[in-house]
Amino acid sequence: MRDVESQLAYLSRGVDRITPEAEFRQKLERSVKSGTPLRVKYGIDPTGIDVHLGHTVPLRKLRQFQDLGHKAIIIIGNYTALVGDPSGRDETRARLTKDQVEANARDYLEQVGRLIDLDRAEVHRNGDWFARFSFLDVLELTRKMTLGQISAREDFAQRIAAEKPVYLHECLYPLMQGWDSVEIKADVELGGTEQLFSLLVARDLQESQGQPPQVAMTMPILVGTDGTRRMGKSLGNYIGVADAADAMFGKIMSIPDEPMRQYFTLLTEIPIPEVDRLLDPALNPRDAKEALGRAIVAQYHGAEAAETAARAFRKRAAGEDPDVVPEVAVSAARLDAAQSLPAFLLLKELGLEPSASSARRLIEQGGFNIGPDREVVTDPKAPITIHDGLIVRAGKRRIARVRLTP
RNA sequence: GGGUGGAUACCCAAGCGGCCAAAGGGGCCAGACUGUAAAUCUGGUGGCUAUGCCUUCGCAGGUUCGAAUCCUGCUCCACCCA
Repeated sequence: MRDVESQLAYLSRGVDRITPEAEFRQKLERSVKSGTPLRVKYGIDPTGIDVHLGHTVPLRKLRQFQDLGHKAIIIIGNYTALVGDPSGRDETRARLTKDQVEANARDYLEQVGRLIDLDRAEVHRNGDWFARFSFLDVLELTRKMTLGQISAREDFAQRIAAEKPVYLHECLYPLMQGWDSVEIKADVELGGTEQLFSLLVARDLQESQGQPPQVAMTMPILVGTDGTRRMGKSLGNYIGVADAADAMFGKIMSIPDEPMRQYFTLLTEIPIPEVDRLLDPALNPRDAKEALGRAIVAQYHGAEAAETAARAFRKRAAGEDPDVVPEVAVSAARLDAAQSLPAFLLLKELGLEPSASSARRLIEQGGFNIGPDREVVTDPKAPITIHDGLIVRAGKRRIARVRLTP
């Protein structure tokens, strides 16, 4: 096991704060001296299915702990998911069944397995202990916190000020999460900066149970592809770890220039001096973004796939067709006597546009061209003579090759 | 239990009898430009083989020549008071 200083240096990258910092050092010292790995906890609720790069920030940190020989402990919040979180506002979230939750959990683990060595990790479902909780146990738990403490929490305070609802069960979340730490005797818990409150609640609960309190290690919230709001599924600005290499690379290239440093720091191992060099204002930011894309895609799809994705992207940026153009079957019966089809119908037929109306719009705006010479047609009703192998482009990214069938 | 406010297109949000397929913003799409699917600028953004027709403003009825706008009932949501 590496010495304390070296571990501290390795683990501090991309960390917002460690609370309390002195205790963390002590824990590391004790761990090194006794040869006992730290128990490092990270929890997730299996309500959705897409693990995205935002989730990977703490997960990568967990992996780093693992690489240093510490124990990674993943908590699957299956019990909270089973109860159903109604804070989803407009749509009352369909109450998940046990089977769904379990399926989600397995799905989660499969995705998490891309980052964490699950063979060396402990995985717990918090239903294992919460399902046994009696109402009295719940009451006992709620005695540990006051309304004042809860409402002092910034996000709650904001919502109260904005006259937005705060549900009671939401108040229990930090307590439940904290109790997880008691059950697994956590030394360190990882989370985003917004988790700090919950991570600290665990300390009180642990102490009340005669355990040494855990240390909270928080990391910045990753911004999404829009460059402003946090990465999230509901905001539609996320990059999933299960995304195909091309899509992942493309999404990374679509982020604004500003958050690049954050992405480099939180999502890659590229040394900071090297990052500084890449982000030199004198250089083309595109090249930095490309390096970023390659580094991230390589983590999930391998270096070769990353290189291929980067090449394909460059090709597209240069206005060239991709190597592989998807073929779409068109029935010859759809054509008129002159073997042609009005342009807008062709687009719809090929599935490049969802409706005739939107196809007309695209064509009128000059986003439609065909054949090797990229002949632009701007009249939606213009008859297009169809032949097998005809290449049709809609905008800069959508393309199809006609496959005539009888 | 009582009171108040609200439900509008993917999201936020105007409109309060005809000029409303419905302002504005976001998102998204297209075009231009470009050192990038960044930034910036311009246009578009319900459907329909379409200069017109159909459907849409929580749901169901009603008033009216005409309703997103008025009336009645219902459903749902939030906040305040208890």
